[in-house]
Amino acid sequence: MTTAAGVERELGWALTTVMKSYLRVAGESLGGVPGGPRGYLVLAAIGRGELGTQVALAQHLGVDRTMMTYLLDDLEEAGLVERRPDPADRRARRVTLTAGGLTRLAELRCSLRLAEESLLGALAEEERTALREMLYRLAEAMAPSNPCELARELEEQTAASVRSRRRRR
Amino acid sequence: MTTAAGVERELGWALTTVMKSYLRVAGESLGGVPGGPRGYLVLAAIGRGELGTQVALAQHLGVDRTMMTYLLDDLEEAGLVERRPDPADRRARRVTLTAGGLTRLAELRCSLRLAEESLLGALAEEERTALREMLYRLAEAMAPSNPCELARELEEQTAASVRSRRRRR
DNA sequence: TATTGTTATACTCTATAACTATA
DNA sequence: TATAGTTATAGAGTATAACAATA
Repeated sequence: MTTAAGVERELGWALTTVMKSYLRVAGESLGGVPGGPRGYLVLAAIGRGELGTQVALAQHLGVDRTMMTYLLDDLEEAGLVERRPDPADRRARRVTLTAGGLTRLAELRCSLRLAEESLLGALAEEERTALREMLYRLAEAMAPSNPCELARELEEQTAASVRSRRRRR
Repeated sequence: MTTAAGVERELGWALTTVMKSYLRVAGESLGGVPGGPRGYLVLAAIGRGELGTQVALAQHLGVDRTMMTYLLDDLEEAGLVERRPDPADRRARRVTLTAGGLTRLAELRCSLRLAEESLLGALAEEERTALREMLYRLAEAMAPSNPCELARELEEQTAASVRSRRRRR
């Protein structure tokens, strides 16, 4: 049995395909910014000024905090961000954009927006807006700041903690 | 400068976040099927009966043909697919579902659809439909069967071929 | 005892190269 | 000469473990 017009109807396939194209197109439009599309997201998050510490940034991107060390090493070496000690908590570091980082972020954002719109070219303009809005809403609902997701994260951490303890015996 | 309500407005972030959640949720709902969400897509593509050979399947999923060997090895070992020589081209193999594979595919599809709808729970029902339709359309436009993408693929292959020749000197 | 950040290590995933058989 | 499929190898990316400093 085949589908009506041979059209693919798998959400997983569509997401994977779009994601792949997005990473390629975004990567090209961002030039050599350290970390590629992910590096850009770090800059953008820092630019929004709400996620000051490295763990917060890591959680926002859904990656391990060790990744953030490497990413920020590269961004700092490129002169785009600065790490300064947090006066309120001497374990933590406040991550901020340099002047150059702010300029670069604006350029990258502009370039990326153009690339994105081109990528979404198969959709009408109002559809692009609707798609973006729905994806934002979905992602917000899935992000670790969401209570439901927080519960899951906690569960995973607990499980990991238990595994860790078992190994240590 | 921060955005109005602190709401994330990055398409890359939204896509990455949704993709991550999708892979987790789909992976769980698919149980231990070889290859996880990707293995399911292989079964589904074979089930549609249009992509008989391994290269065609690989291209459909946007992976290297060597990946398909590994994936099909696992699916075959699990008794879900069969590889038979292609009578028209003795280099190629026709990949088909076994009876068990067909049954399993139906079960997986059902389970996955439920998980997907739950994942899209933040959207209204008509929005889910609209989102799916737009993602399908986008992915179709980006898929390698699309003329524009074929040109790009060809370009990449040519470049790879040139690199390969240079190395051989 | 838990958390932030770092480093070193190990693992997973995927692509590349090289090969055989066929076109 | 090019392609389908396989195998072996190498690389990128990522997570895990362990550590120091601080809470």
